[in-house]
Amino acid sequence: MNKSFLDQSTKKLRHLWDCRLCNNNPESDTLETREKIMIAAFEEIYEHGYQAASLSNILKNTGATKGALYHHFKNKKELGYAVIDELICTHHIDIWITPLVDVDDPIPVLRDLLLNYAATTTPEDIRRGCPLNNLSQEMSPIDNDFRERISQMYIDWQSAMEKALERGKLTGNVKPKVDSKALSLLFVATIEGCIGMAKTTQSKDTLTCCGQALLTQIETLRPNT
Amino acid sequence: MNKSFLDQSTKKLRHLWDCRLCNNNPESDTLETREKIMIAAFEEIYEHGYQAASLSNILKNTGATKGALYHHFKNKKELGYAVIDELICTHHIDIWITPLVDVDDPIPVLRDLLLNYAATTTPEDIRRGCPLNNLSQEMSPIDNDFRERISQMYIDWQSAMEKALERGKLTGNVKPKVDSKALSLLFVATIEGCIGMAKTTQSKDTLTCCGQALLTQIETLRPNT
DNA sequence: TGATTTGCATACCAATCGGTATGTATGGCA
DNA sequence: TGCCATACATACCGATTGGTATGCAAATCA
Repeated sequence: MNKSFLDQSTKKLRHLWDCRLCNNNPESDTLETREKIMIAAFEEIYEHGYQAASLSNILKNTGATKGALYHHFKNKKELGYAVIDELICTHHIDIWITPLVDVDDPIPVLRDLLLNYAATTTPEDIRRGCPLNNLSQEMSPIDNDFRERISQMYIDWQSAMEKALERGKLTGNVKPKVDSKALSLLFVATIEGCIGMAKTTQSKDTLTCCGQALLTQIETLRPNT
Repeated sequence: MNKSFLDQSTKKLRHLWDCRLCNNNPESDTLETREKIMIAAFEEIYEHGYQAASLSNILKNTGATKGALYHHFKNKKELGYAVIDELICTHHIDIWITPLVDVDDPIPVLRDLLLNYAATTTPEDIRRGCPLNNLSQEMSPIDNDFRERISQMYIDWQSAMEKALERGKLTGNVKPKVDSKALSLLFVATIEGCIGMAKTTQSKDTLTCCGQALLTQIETLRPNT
């Protein structure tokens, strides 16, 4: 079990759960089972990928039964969608996108994002990589429904970074001549690439080494350099 | 069918095949079936990943039978190893590593590598990404035998790039203060990240945009900047 | 209070999975 | 010519896959 990430997921779910409770949502009492299945599904998918994820394993790990699963989800694909939309994407937004919103000096924020990710990443996170990128790399070529969902997430991410760089230019915190669009796209690609390399080598040193090199690149966007 | 990549694979195999023929290798006449299965296996794995790759599909696409498959390969894993070692890695070395060997001015070579990759990459290549990285991301967390094979390939790649940068420093073609090790690691990660982003968005524009941004970064390694 | 919907649980299904056991045609070698 | 290994082909195997049909207690609604 991946401690740090799952804990954050659980926290997220509990937050949703509390919200629905106080909103007197009539489905509140059924959420526990549904969310339990979703978390187990996330774990199974995170570990083995979507295609190799076994519904039987998911049910075994929850104690729920097939009846419960197919009561809450139409089929395996809808379960996958729920995991992406309600767990992976919400978490990814919290970690990578929200901190960039309304930022006028993006360079230290990007720096903090990378350092914070490196600091909070456990060996289990290193081993299993980025849940979003994992699913994207596995499913994009073979299922356009999955791909469009995930692709939109990357568009939002890159867009948030691009806008932050543009605001940085306006406020004089970023060199005026940088190509915000191309660079933000490159940074998103590079971040996922670094996480992927760390996963390949199963080494946090790889992550920190890549991260430091990337930080150096980011520093060159400052106007005084 | 991925034209460009398969054609290159076939070419590679035909080369091996010719070599073994003129070497009077006694197994020559059995290679055709074995290699046919391997190519079909590569296609199936490239499309669906290793775990979801179906031996029945592979056999269906070759016209071979299960008896032939298990005559040439002990099991599915050994077939996967053969695909990695004899097809994916050899191709990856040809494309990405060999051009870096004995290079004293690495920046234009890196530039040519990226431009050539972008130029020769078909939409099918974009859709399916990098075969090596696909397998690495899928298998590294769950199978150490796969991971070690693939990881070694990345070590060789990064090492070749690092040495080229070091030679570039000695010959005055690269800034003396660059961290060759960290930067080469970052470049490898970034290249795979860019290919992955292009796969996610299924857009060659993504690849060229990322590639151009990366080229700009690489240019900053020149001493006169 | 009776009727209906919700939230599961159990049992079962065909299809597919990787793998094996056996049969056999063929070709090189003694 | 006889023998034996090579190179497959065919048939079969148990396990597992995602998915369905039915049953039923509890909650909700009329």
